[in-house]
Parts: sequence; C-alpha cells; structure tokens
Amino acid sequence: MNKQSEILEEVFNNFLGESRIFKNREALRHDYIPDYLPHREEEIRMLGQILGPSLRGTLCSNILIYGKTGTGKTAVTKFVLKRLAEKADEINSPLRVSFVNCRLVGTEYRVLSALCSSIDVRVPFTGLALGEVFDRFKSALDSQKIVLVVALDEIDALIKDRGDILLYELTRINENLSQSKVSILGISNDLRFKDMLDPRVLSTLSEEEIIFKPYNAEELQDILEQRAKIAFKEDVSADVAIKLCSAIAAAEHGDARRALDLLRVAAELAEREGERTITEDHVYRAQKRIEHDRVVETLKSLPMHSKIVLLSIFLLSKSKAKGFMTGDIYNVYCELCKEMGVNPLTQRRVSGLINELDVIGLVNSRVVSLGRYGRSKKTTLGVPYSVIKEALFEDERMRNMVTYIPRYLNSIR
DNA sequence: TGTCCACTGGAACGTACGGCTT
DNA sequence: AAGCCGTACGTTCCAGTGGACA
Repeated sequence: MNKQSEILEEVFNNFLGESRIFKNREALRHDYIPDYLPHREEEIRMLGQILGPSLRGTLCSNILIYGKTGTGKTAVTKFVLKRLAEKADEINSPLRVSFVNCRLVGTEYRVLSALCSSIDVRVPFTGLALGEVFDRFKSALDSQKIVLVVALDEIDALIKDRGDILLYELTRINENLSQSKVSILGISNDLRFKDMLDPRVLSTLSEEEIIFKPYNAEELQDILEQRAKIAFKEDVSADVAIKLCSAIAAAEHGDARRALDLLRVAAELAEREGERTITEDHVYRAQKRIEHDRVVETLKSLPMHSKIVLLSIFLLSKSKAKGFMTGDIYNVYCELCKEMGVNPLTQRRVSGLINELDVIGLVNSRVVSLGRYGRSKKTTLGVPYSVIKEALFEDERMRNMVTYIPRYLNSIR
C-alpha cells in the first residue's frame, strides 16, 4: 500500500469507525425538538392556556406569535401542539392539529391543499380554482365535526405578494361552519407584518398575542449545553466552544438556530480532524464555512439572468470604482448577454433582479440621488470577491466570462 | 428658485406551463 | 377536447423624486 492509499485508508476509517464526538448528531439540528425547551416556560404556559379550551371541543382564541428567527417560536408551537394532540387522543377529544410552514409550502394554493390533506381531503397539485378547494375544505371539515387548530408558520410569506384573501377567508370560516370549528395560530418573524394586514383580518387573528424575546448569551449557553449533552459523547470537551457560539449568536440577534449551526459545524470540523476537544478556532472556522456555503448554495440556485447581473456587478468591482449605478450595471449586463448569445431583459426587470440579489444579501444596494445627474441605485458586492468568483466558476457558462473585461469599462474613465 | 436627470417602483398586462373539470 | 385556474416570469407604460446645478 502506498502513501496515498494509506492516507485515504485513514480518512475512510475515521468515517466508518464510531464517531469520536457525536452520540446523536440530530440533536444539534435546529429542527430537532427536545423534550425540554430552556427559558420558554412562560411562553409554553401561555400558549397552553390559550389552546386549552379546544380540548373540550370549544373554540379557542386565534393567536399571533411574533419574534425574530431562532427565538423558539416554531419549537414551542410544535412542542405544545404535539402535547395537545396527545392529550386529545388520551381523552378522545375530536381535536385535530395542523402545522404548515407557509414559506416552504410556497403559495396560497399549496397552503390550502396542505390544510386539506391534514383532514384527509385529497386535492390535486394544481388545476382547481382556489375557491373550489376552499369549498371542499369547508364541507369536509363540517362533516367531520372536529375542532381544528391550524398553525401557519412564517405567515408573512402568505401576504408578501399582496392579497391576503386566504387569510381573510380563513378568519371568517367559522361563520360558515355549523358542526366544526377552526382556530388559527399565526407565526411571524417579521414585526411589520401587522401593518401589511387587512385590519379586519388583523382584529380577528390577533385575539391573543405572544411575543418571543431574543435569547441572551446565558440563555443561549443553557440551550447549547442541553443539546450538547444529547449530541456529544461524555468525554468530549466543548465548554469553550459553547461559550463562544453563544456569544457570537447573542451579538447578532440572539438567534438559537445560528448558535446551534455554529456548534454543529465546529464539532464536525473537530471530528474530521480526529479531535475530542472543540476549540475556539473550530468555531471561527465554522463561522467562515457557514457563510461560504450559504453564498455558494444561493448563488448556484439562481436563474441565469440573475447570475449574469451578478457577474456584471462582479466585473465592475474589479475596476476600482466603489458602487455602481443601475445604468452601468445594465450596460455591462447587455454586453455580457451579447457575448454569451442571450437575449437581454429590460432595464426595469434587471432593476428588479438587483433588488432580489439585495434581499438575499449577495449585493448591497440603496437608492441615492446625484442631483443633476439623476437618481438611481448604488450597488456593491455584499460578499467577498473570492467567494463569488468561486461560486460563479461552478457554472459552465459563467466560468468563461469571469475573466472577461467589458468594453464598457473603457468608456467610463 | 426652478429645472431636469436617471432612474425607481407601482400597476396592468402578456405568455407559457402543468393540470384540473366538464 | 375545450375551458379554466394558479403560478412564474417578463414587458410596457408612466408618475414620482432628491438634490446638484444654472
């Protein structure tokens, strides 16, 4: 066996052999729901109290839950709903719960069809009018004589692109039901969500409100310690890493999800190196790694024109100028399109694409006024140059253009 | 003080698609 | 088969605008 085979042999054995670090890797994923949620006793009690009446078959108040990402909204809700369903089973109460993540599911239609399937109504993926699906939902519901608790996670995604028709209909559904009842529990991490809502919907929806505060560093540390106990083997030392992860996440938004991700990736790095101690260095590297992966992933899934727009901004960044106007970007974009044999989109559309890139954080753009010289968006790259370069290289068509020098650059000084 | 640039961003509309109902 | 439906992605049109400059 030669040297290289030996190396590989060792690497593979590291994976095959029992992990030196993990006992239960799942416990560090953010969708894992432990039996105990530290520092959320109050929220759990409140939610339980509000939902309680549904066990007796009475209608309970609709609830709106707020809080930033990683404050435990989803975990607490799932936790309480699970117990609620178990309790209902135990006492034979006609209670059903349904949990839908509106952003993941995507559209109003699919949210509704998810609700249908939760009460065993099968509807086609597409093709039906919304109203038709809603009618089926209603009549099935009424014939089943149940209390349905509907949790709509990331409810803001439903009204982002205007039209809260579904929410409006849902909040009035009880008026049309004689045998069954529906309670709605909305979860949002957008605090401005309320302003976007139709006032009639808002008043019905927010009969009760629960606000989830961000965790502070100590609370995050408790959460991580609890998860670490489940996830790591006894002889693994992670105290230093846990402290650092909590501090980093607390400084950002008190986001537990972020803290857990950091710890998990740091632990994986340590594991790969065959260590039993997770160090601060592992955490710092994890931080870089997560950011890097995020960029590469989002960039990879971008549609072609968005990539070309990003490439234009990338190429412009090569010239020393800081911040580019939409006009500049559009000119380079058109040049690239011509070079690649693609039909360019309109400037209006490209302007919209830049906004989308801004939202996902790949670029930063803000509207500025140059007085005499008009008013436009000033855009810069939002992530390191090298990361963009690497990610663009993954796309065959972009690869050849990464080194391209736009002629347009000569015309602007 | 008013003008006027270079856009922004809302709104309405067009087209294509997959897939239903009748 | 015809007629709808929701969704995604674009285009066209256009009123609106912050502030440097004449």
